Amino acid sequence: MTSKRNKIIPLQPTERRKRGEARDLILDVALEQFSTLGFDGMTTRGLADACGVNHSLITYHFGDKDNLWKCVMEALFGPFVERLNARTEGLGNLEPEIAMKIAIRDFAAFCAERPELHRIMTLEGRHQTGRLEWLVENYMQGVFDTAVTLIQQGQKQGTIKPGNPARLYHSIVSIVGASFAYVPQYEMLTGEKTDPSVIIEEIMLLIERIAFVPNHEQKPR
Amino acid sequence: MTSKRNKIIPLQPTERRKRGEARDLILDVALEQFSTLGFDGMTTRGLADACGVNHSLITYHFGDKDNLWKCVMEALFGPFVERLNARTEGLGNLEPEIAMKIAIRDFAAFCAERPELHRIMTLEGRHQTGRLEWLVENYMQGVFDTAVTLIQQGQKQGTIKPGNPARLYHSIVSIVGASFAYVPQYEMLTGEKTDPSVIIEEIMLLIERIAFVPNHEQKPR
DNA sequence: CTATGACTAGTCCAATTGGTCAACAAGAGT
DNA sequence: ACTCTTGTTGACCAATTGGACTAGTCATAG
Repeated sequence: MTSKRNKIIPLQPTERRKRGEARDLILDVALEQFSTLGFDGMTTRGLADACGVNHSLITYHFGDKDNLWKCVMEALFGPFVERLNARTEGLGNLEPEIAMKIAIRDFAAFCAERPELHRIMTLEGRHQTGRLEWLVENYMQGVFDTAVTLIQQGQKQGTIKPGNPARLYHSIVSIVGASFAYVPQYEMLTGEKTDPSVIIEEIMLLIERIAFVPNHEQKPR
Repeated sequence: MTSKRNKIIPLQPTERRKRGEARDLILDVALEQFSTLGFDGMTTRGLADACGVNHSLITYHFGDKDNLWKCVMEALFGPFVERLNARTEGLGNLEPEIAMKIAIRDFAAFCAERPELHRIMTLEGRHQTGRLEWLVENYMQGVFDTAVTLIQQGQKQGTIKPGNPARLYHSIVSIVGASFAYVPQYEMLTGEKTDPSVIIEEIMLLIERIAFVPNHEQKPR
């Protein structure tokens, strides 16, 4: 058995924590641990240790483990979905092609910042538990719907390549998500560190080639 | 806590298993469980139950859990790396462009058959344990090296688009791996089932756009 | 016919798990 | 000063964990 306890103790025992600071810390570390260890692999005690906190505090703040998971997902997806919605609403009268590119770049930046997202989606992707369903219902469905609408509009205008919009969405999400998931392996293989911004630019280039019609090929409108 | 015991019992107690069949069954189910539950989330007892096998049999065949993991990875990556090596050796005098496409299609077919591969790579991708290192050393490095060589040759001939070969490799692996990882989510979002062969063709199309120079743009040689 | 290897059944153990509970600390409102 | 709420702790529990162990069954290769 691998040691499940993390030795990192972010705060000295003597240090005094601000009010409510522990709760946020727990959410943060829990995300990291859920995404690397899986739901069952993450233990509330290991989490408490990593936070330098008594393990009962987790029960106090979040009740049981399932609820902790939901709270973590809320803290992860919530702000992103909100930001994305604000974007697409604010961009309502932009060309769908431009709106898509901005949204994709947003999404890529978010994945760079939180590679846990892709790991969680991959991890929960085959579970018989209802956790993936919960995620899809609460966070993915809305994003998917607006994205498909945008893609259809772009296709009608001839700026986005033809094909099943849902499958195009699927491809884009896959590419963006996975690009960051394989970074550790890439660095291990090449011995090089990669800057997130480089990866984002690379992703945008790939998606440009995949999904968008080059300017010179677009019919004049 | 989620129930870790799987109720699936593949063989009736009265049915007689063939000699050595149990070992293979354990390897198979262990792969599934490692990839969905993570290393710590998978329990040897849950595995034994899912196989309809006494839990001592796992110790008997594989010793401890770490060794079981290595055996599972060997059963997963071994045949694939062998097949790929046989391919690229047998294809030695083919154009690098053609060889690459065949190898990528092989890889995609393999990922379709074994979506666990991508899940394992994602899962182990951030672990401080040496498991990813072990995988990279034993299986990924060789594939990476031959792929990079192929890409460089193709770039020299003008059939593969320019750019850092290692990063191009990284993009291809990401796209192929993730395309299958997001299938459950896709099916949940759209309510449609997708045939693996459709996804493979789609992947080949995407990679065609990303990595290869279209025939009509190639300089005559 | 027998020896061996694959397998079942079961016990035992120390360690770890998720979760409960009573108690304590410290600041906010009064 | 006093209390009330919120944050936090240590002790405790039943269940589960990985693993070691013994005793025995059974098919089949030699």
